[in-house]
Amino acid sequence: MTAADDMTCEDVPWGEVSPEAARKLLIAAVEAFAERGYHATTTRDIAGRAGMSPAALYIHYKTKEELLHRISRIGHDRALRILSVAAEREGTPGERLAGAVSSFVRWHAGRHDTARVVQYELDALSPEHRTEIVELRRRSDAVIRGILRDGVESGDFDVPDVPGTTLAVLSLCVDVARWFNTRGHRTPDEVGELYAGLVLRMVSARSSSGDGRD
Amino acid sequence: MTAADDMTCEDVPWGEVSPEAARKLLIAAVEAFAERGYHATTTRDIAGRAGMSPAALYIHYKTKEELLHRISRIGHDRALRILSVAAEREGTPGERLAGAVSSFVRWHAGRHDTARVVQYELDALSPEHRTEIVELRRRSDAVIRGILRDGVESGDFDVPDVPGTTLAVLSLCVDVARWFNTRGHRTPDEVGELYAGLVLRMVSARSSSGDGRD
DNA sequence: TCAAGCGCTAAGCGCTTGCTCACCCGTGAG
DNA sequence: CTCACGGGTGAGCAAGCGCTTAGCGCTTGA
Repeated sequence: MTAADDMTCEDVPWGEVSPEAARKLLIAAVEAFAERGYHATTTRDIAGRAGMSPAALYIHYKTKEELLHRISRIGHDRALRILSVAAEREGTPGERLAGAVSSFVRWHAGRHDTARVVQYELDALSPEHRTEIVELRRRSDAVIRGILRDGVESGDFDVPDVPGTTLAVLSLCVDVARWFNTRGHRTPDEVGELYAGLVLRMVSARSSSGDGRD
Repeated sequence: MTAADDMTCEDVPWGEVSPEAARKLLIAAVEAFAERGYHATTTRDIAGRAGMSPAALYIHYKTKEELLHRISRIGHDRALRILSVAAEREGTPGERLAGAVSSFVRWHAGRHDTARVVQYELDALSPEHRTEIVELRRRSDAVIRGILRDGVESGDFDVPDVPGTTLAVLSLCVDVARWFNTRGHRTPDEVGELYAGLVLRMVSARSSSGDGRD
């Protein structure tokens, strides 16, 4: 095992995908899926983008769907980890929520091609793979819901409908992957900051007095 | 012209599509596109759902893409009208924004199959059709942005980044079409009310004092 | 009564799709 | 040098795709 083999994760975008040809194919697939969608993408297109023949794909992946599954799995793991790390930091619920939202959004904007595939091509997965991925989503949901609950308990937040608001917050963040960079002159950091501010206002208790009934 | 011919629009969901067979096919297409996506749907599937042979589709529509365009056009017109009507009602900016968001969301939830096709299958359209539809979206954007501007001017709202917040509000509303009814026990009205409340909190100025510079 | 015309179908065309298979070539151990 | 072997290619298969066409039966106006 060389030093290069060891430095595979976290640093390089798709470092966890180990034969270089397999990684090139996967990156090409992310590009193509993000651009055209899973069903509109052909295996020839993917192989072509990777500079290989159509048959090369099947040396490293059993089917086209397996490629999508690998992308989806790795992407969801990454998104969930980003959310969890931010949520587990020390601080007030407000600080934790702002951190979670800004970093989650930053990822969805900065890696919007990956995020688009991960978030919007779920239905193209086989039933077994789909349920596996849905479980990861449920955990993302639990992270946000946890912060909201903490904030309500501490009195920092005023959230009448915690599950519904959780859904809205996640939906808001995820949808960044759809529109980002189609228009924009904004950086991922700017969008992250903007969204963190908006979400905080959505849930924060009015600072002055306020007994909750009006 | 009979009375039945006259009562074609607004009341019945797809009343503006006039030969009954064409309407049946279009409704079948909405179902199929919403369920599987445009590219994963076959013309045989659409015709089958409508109880007709595959060839019947081509009597009423020149191509499969024309079907998508018709759905997209009618759907966007409807969504834009709902937004505009709500925005032009009398009232404070807050009331107008709440009305616009709640009715827009109610439509996206209640007709989530149509909305999903309309909002998420844009890329499957031909370039010309796509630009036509994008123009309609720009108008939706202008409606929301207008209300926000009014609210900022009147002092009801405190929105540092009006274009960014407009984008966020629309994104939030539109994404309802993606998740609604996959889980939920919520009614469209409930989601509309919830979202109107969340959006109002996102943009409202803190009531006590505040001279606007900080 | 009957021919015209319209809505619809059965059959199928040409093409593309996901995927396979026989073979090739550079590398490294014996 | 030889030869096995893993990563790669060119050609192509079966199936399914969007779409077309010849023709059928029902309605309709003269």
